[in-house]
This record gives sequence, C-alpha cells and structure tokens, in this order.
Amino acid sequence: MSEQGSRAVGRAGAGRPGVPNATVARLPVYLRALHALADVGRTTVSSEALAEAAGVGSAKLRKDLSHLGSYGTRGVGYDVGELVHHISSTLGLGQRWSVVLVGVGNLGQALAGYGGFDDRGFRVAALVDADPARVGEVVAGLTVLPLQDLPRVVREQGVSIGVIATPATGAQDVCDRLVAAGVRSILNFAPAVLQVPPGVDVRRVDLSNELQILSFHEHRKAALADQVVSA
Amino acid sequence: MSEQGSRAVGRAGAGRPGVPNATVARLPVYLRALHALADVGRTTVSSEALAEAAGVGSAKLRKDLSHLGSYGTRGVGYDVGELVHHISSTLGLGQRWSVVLVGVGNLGQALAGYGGFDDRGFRVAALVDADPARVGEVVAGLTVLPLQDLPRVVREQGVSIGVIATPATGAQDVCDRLVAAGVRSILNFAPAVLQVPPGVDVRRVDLSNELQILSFHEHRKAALADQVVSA
DNA sequence: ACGCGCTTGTGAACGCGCGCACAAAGTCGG
DNA sequence: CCGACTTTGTGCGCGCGTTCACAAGCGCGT
Repeated sequence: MSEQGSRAVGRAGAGRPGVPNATVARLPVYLRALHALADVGRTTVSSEALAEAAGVGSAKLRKDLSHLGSYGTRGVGYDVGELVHHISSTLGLGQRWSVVLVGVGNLGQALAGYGGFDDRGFRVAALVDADPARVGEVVAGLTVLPLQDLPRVVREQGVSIGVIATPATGAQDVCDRLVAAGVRSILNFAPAVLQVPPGVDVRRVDLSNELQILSFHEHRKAALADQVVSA
Repeated sequence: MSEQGSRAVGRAGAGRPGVPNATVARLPVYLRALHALADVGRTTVSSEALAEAAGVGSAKLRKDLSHLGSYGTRGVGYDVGELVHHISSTLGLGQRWSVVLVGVGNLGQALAGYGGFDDRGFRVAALVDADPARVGEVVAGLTVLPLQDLPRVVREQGVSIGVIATPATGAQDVCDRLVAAGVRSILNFAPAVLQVPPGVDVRRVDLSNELQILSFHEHRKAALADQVVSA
C-alpha cells in the first residue's frame, strides 16, 4: 500500500462508510471460511462459530462485518450465502480480474500452475519473462512473452494486477514497466522494496522475511526456556 | 503468532527491554537493505538513507533500531557491519535453523529449489510428503520422506521450523504432526487457518488473500475514478 | 399475545504504534 | 580549543484497532 494509512472512505451520497484497512485484510479469511461452511451445507452461522473458524475473536468479527452493513439476524446469526455475497462484493470479486505474471523461474512456474488463482475471480492472462531464452516456452498452457509486450498485453487483456516473481535484481525495472503499462496493483514476491508513484499499491510477500520473524520468536522461546531451566 | 499481541519482553537481569512486534517484522527488511549496502562497499549509513532503501520513514527506523540498543553515532550514522551483526543477533540468525518442508507439490518444489532458504541462516533439512507415490522421489537433492518419519527427522536433524506447502485438506493434520514432533514455529502456505496449542507460532502466507486485498483496492480506485469522471 | 433466551451491533476504554519536533551528542574545520 | 553543522535518540500527542460489556432486536415456545 502506498503509505495511505487512512481508511478506504467512500464519498457521501452512495454512502459506504469506509472499511478499515485491518478489516479488509481479514475479509478474505472470512470468505474462505464461509465457502467451507457452504460446502458442508450450512446456511447460517453465528459470529462465535465463524470467528472460531477464522481464528479471530468473535467481537472483532462482528465489528468487521458491521463495517459493511448489518447483514446478521439477532438471535440467529448470519446467512452464509448472503454474507458470501456481500463480502465478495466489497472485495470487488464480482468481476474477474486479469493478472499478468512476470518471471517464470522456480516460483513463477509454481504460481502459474497454482489453482489459487482461478479459485475465485482471478485469471492469469499472460506470462512474461525478461530472459530471451525462456520466451516462447509454454508454461501452464500459456506461451511466455517478452518484456516488451507488457504494454500491449495489459491493454488488450485488460490486466489490472501484476505479479512479480523475478529475482531481486530487475524487480524494480519490471515494476516500473508494469506501472508504465498502466498496472496500479502489484503483488511482489521478489525480495526487494519497490518504489512506486502514489496511487499504486504494492503488497510484498517475502519468504525469507517470514522465516526470520519466526526465527526471532523461536530464538526468544529458546532463551526463555533456558532461563526457566537455570532458575 | 498465537494471538499474543504483547511485545516480546525479556526478563530483568539480562535487561533486554523487549522489542515491539511491529519492529521485529521490519528488521528483516532493514537487514536486507544493509546487506545490499555492504555489497556495494558502504561502511556507514544514515537513518535517512537506510529508511529510503527500506521504504519507511526515518523516524520510525531510528525508533526501531533504538529498541535493540544505541548503535549509531550522532553526526555520522550507523556502522553497516555493526548493525548487521546486532540485527542478525536479535533475530536469532547467529545459528543455522533447520527447516522441514512438508508437501512437494507445485509450490513445495519451488520452495525447495528457492535460494531464499540458504540465503541467511536457514537449511532445508528434509522434504516430507503424505502421498506414498512421491516418497522416494529426489527433489532439489533431497529424498522425499513419508509423513511417518517426521518425529525422527525433527529429532535427528534438530529441526525447529516447519513449512507447510500442502493443499488445504490435510494441512491441519500435518500441523498437528509437526507440533507433536516438537516443532514450535510453522510457516503455513496452505489456504487454511491452523489451530495450534499455546506456545506455537504460525505465520500464514496466502496468495489468494493477497490478491483479494489488492482486488479491493483496485475496485475502490476504479469506483473513485468513475466518480471523478461523472462529476 | 407475551415473555424468555439467544445473538447481534456498538459505545467506551485501553493500548499499541506512528510521526513530529527537538534536545543531546558527536564530528569537522578553523 | 571552540563553534557550527550533522545526525541520532526520544518525549509527547494522536489516531487506529482491539476488547469488553451491554443494550437492542429477533425468534420461539407457550
């Protein structure tokens, strides 16, 4: 996110009161839990049960849902189908977003083959790679295109989201090209901090970072255990 | 993280004042930026410059670093090498952590082959998969082991971190087995919320979630643009 | 028709984290 | 040795997000 701490406030008139950022980050989790419930045949669910499935407190869940309107029934709970609809709508999943994936190395190929994309509302429109040797290769049913084709692909396929799965070197270059081509939302798997103009959102997913954070906690737990032992 | 909002406070005596969680999450980013600076030959760096490279404000950076002691020199900046040392130490990267990777599907194989593990302090000690057909396969130089071997592998290899790269189905089972085997830190790539006993940390990395969050912002930007046009 | 029990929705307090702005502290030139 | 400049370290106020606790609302049984 381009450093906009503010909540996503909608203008008056239409009247969406604005959904806090922290809430938005949890909506996908709720959505998945709801789909799972629907698959099992449940039609209603209480905040308590849904919160349990999503791994959050029930009060937090209720407040989150309250930000997108009152769709629960007191004494009963929430209608699963209705809630799925409203959350999907809030997240903008009514339409199918087209995604361009840049970098077909180890990780890129895994992402291309991952079912998680098609899952709900996302379509991999094209694969792109900077390495001329890879261009023309067919991965997951798509032909790998050269970097130069980005503007055309974005335009013709109506791409609005870019996924960067390149090495850290060149990630910024790819990012610049994506932005220049008109992409305003980027998911970055490269271990690099990307500089983007205002209005462009970047979300970073960094494997190494996550491991190091775990390392910290593990380290702390180990130190704590030693202390207890020596006490 | 098992729902412990509190900061990682160290007991008196030894005197570590406790590092805020938000800070810990940023330390790996600083560390990477510092390594990049070191590679270019820089020996000192100002908070302003480092903050720029890490994509944060300089005040925030200084406050973060202050939590692990005063290692800067006023009027000069921070010594790159020294800072790398102290951050690494705080994160517990002094030792090499052994990691077991469960699930050698699309994503699992990509992770196994990813250089990001060996990068700094992490070693993939073993690969495990529930599918008997995959057991015995050699991936990234390691032979895939059956799920039953988890306890032995964890014990013999001193594994302390588990990575789950299985489908959502079975992720909880794998998680339980990891915990039973003694693993207290888990990185979960499966699209599922894992239930763990207290004392076990779980970090979730969910591709689909990230895309949906981007979708929300893209959706909002589109709505905003329409509004401007119609105004 | 009416009250009882269940569940939602929210008002209010709290705590964390962020950013500003400045004082403390060190360097460098003269 | 001193003064000016640079950069760190931090005290303080603010705003977001989480949590508690409860009142409002709805269904169901009688």
